[in-house]
Amino acid sequence: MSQPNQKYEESQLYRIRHSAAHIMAQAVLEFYPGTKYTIGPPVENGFYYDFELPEQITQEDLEKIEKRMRQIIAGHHEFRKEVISADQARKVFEDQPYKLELIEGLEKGGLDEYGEPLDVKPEISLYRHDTFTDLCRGPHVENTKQINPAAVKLMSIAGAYWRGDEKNKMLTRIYGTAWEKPDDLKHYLKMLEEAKKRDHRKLGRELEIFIFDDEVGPGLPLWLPNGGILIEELEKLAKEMEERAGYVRVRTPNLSKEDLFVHSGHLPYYAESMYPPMELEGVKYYVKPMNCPMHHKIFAARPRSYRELPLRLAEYGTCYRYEKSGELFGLMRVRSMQMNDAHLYVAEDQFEDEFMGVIGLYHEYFKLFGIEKYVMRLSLHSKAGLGKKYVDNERLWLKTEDMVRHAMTSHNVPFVEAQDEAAFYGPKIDVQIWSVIGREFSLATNQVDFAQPARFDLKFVNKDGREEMPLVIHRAPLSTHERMVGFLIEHYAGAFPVWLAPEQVRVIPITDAQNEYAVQIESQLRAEGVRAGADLSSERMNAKIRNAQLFKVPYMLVIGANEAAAGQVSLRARDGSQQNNIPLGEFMARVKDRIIRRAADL
RNA sequence: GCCCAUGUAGCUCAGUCGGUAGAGCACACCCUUGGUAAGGGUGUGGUCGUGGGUUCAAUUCCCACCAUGGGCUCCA
Repeated sequence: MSQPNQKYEESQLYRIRHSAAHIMAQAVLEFYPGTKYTIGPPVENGFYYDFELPEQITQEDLEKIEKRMRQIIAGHHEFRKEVISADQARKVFEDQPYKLELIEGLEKGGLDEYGEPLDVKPEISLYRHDTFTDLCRGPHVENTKQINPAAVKLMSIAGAYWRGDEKNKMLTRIYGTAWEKPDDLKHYLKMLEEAKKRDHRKLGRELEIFIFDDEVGPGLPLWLPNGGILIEELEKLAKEMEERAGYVRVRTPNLSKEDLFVHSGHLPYYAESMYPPMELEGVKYYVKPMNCPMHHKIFAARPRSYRELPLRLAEYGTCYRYEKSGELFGLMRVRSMQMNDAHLYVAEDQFEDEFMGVIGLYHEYFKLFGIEKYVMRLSLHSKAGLGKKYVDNERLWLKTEDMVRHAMTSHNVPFVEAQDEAAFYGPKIDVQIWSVIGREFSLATNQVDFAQPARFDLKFVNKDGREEMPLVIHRAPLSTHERMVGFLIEHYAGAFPVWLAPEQVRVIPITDAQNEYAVQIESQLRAEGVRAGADLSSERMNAKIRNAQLFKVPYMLVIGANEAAAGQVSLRARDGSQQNNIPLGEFMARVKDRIIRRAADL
């Protein structure tokens, strides 16, 4: 959703939204004199503007701001651009410290309004309309009459750090949305409504997949039986795929002595997101935030030969990370997580094959799940972060980043690059996806690690009998169970394919007289490994169907006197399709086929 | 962690301008035995997020905390 789209920046819609942001800023300044204004760009579905306000505002205040915006729009004001010198700009914005800071950045050349480096030193320009003047490079509409006032709406108030840095002051951000036509706005609001219906937090409760409990703690999900089934099916899938790809499975404890994380180098980079240590008999123990150091220990357990490489150690390891309270988000961001983890120990000349093998695994999974909307992102280090966020070895950073870039390019896998997104030990390919409410997450990840092998003194004996250091690939194609299930709930809107569905078949007797037959069918299905249940409640058949439908059970077997007498079933699928009087064996074959093939169709 | 908002039954919500609360669904029981998305009745269920304060009296007002939601920051 926030995928780069060059056309958007050139579109009329972009101009409308950018201009709406200016108009909103004008209205806010009128209502709240003394407001310091900062920046207000268009974003994917609208725009925002960040202010430092002299007083707090609430959701209700948005109405009057919105009303005033419509008046301003109705004034048919022209947007006028003016190119000026830095000194002139400083004069215009003498009361506006944030603008002065921006002018500083522009003048030095180098920094745009987000503090991002620019290639060329930009000209300094103003855009004026009505009484409002902003430091701005445009573009805008020519006249406010090009904005349809009925297609503009203010959405929400939020906090945002100045320049996105949590050390800076928290500003007030107002989000709005704007469209070319009122119908587009209506459509967008409708989409938001629809998205809410497939929110995994809502469906997770309705479909009895998981809950959170205050006494257990935030970010610590409890998996209900239906969630347990989803997890086990995913795990089964992962094991099959990994076995085929030559992985071996290991198991490691949930906690270890502090020494391990000192050794791995995690503590200085990671301590903040780790649960605090527990101390026993003078020794500190941590619950593990990741599995890699333990896997490294397994690699180092005895001398290794090049003949063993690549060595692929896999584990669904449960990790605990103390994510900051505001970062928690349903299942997508939790504090206890089961990672689809593996570490591949490879010689340098095996790197590309292995790295791309993992990417291949991604593609296989995504095809199976029908996941099409994602972006692969090459996450790079930043020079400024060396020694702080990132291991201080620029040479190896550049080298490994190049290796990944080369591997991806030569295999024609599309990707984007992003600065300052790497792991502390190396660059990675992250697969970015979006939750239904539009929040971006990394689903899968495929990481290079040049730092930990050195710290753990990992080595293998090469062909020439000399010791060599392996590279490590950290990978999690199925993410964590938590995030993956959260994502899949939304992806399928809760209507899981048969192989994943917690309840695959529900038998619905029409009257009590068929209860016995229903139970008999249920147990036959179960005997064949099909997850079936019989609804023996005293509801009417219609209500039983409704309940099964609400639970998104793929198959309903409706049986009345006729079916019982003939030893047959009537099938109603989740999609409403119906097939009457079929032999149970025929239905059984169909279900088992879908399960074995992990088919998407019913 | 930061900004803002919210917190009433398992769920979705109403309500009390301070006198300890109500609906629908769910659940239990009874009646109903019905052909592809809700049959009817009765009933159970809440120290109104938690802890303080003000008050004769607090679910309601004030404060703190906790949790959740929308963002920011961060991330599998």
